[in-house]
Amino acid sequence: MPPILPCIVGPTACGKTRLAVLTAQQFNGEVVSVDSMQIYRGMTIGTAAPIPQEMEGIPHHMVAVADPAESWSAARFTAAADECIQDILSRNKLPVLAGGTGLYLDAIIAGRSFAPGSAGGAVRHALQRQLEEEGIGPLLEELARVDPEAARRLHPADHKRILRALEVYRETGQTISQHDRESREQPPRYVPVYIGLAFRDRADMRELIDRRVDGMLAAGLLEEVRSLLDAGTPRSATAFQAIGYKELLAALDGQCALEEAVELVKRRSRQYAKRQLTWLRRNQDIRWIYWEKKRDFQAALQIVTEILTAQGLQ
RNA sequence: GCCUCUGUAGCUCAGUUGGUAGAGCAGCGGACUGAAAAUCCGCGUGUCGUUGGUUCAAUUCCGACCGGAGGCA
Repeated sequence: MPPILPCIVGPTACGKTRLAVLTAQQFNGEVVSVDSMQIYRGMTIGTAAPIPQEMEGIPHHMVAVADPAESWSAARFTAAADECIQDILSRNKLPVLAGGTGLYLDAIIAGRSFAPGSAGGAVRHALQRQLEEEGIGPLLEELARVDPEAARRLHPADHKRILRALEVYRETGQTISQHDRESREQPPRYVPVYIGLAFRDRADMRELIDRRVDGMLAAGLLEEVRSLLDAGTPRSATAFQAIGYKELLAALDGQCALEEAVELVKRRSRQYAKRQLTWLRRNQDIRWIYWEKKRDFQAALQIVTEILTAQGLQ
């Protein structure tokens, strides 16, 4: 029987970090962050990464472990995160997963493998050049020939995924459709117990997000962006795709006023939260805890405790 | 006070040579297997400022009124 793993999920700003700490305290656990941006060092404020004071002595993993200049991937993340989980389990402690990056979390739980290839790779580079020079037409035709299933599934405008599908084929000789099918047949590595956090009323979530962005600015987000630049982080780095960073970078570059950039950060954060909810909605196994106006963590912890105890954890 | 411009979707604006209207953004929904805080897709009924008039028919033409901007005094 695979190990049971509590997974605290939900859109941004809903209190995953806090509830994860409380849960870990209650169940002799350690927190594993599942967040594509909190892994980069020097991005504490903008990614709302937990700080030592918030950790309350609970060890946290997969936070600030990467150089912002190097771009990580889903595959690299899940491999590293799984190592952390194995390590925690080997010490007879409970890994408490908490995070907003749905793909990563699902991949960890399912033991999913990703096909080879990478953003900086030669094959991807060649495909990108071909796209620029010839347009998507010939690439779509090639995909229809080698992997008709993927060609049918992907929207012609979804260039990123079309390129990725061709990359997998050119790199391995196997189609991404075939790879995905085999990957899906893998037995799950863990038994997840999903706890979802969300606001009952979307307007309340929006308000909290807005206030949190204001708080980030007050806490020095702009300086954080500047020091990333000073450290030589390339503007093309994945780290600079993070919400809050790319917009302030544009403001620093003089492309827009700071106030406009801040408004944009708020809007993008809200849209991001909505996308997270869409991802989570299809997961029928999530036990949702809905906040009414205020976030009552003690009440939430009580619910989590009941759920996990019923699963045999202590 | 007079003159000119202006009032159309939550916002910015198109448009209808008279047959009740459409883009972008926002919003909502969806997808997602090595960039995922990324990327992509779908969804547009709104007293066309109000009120009279002309007309078979007015958001469109005419008048008055109300709101906004500018100019002249």
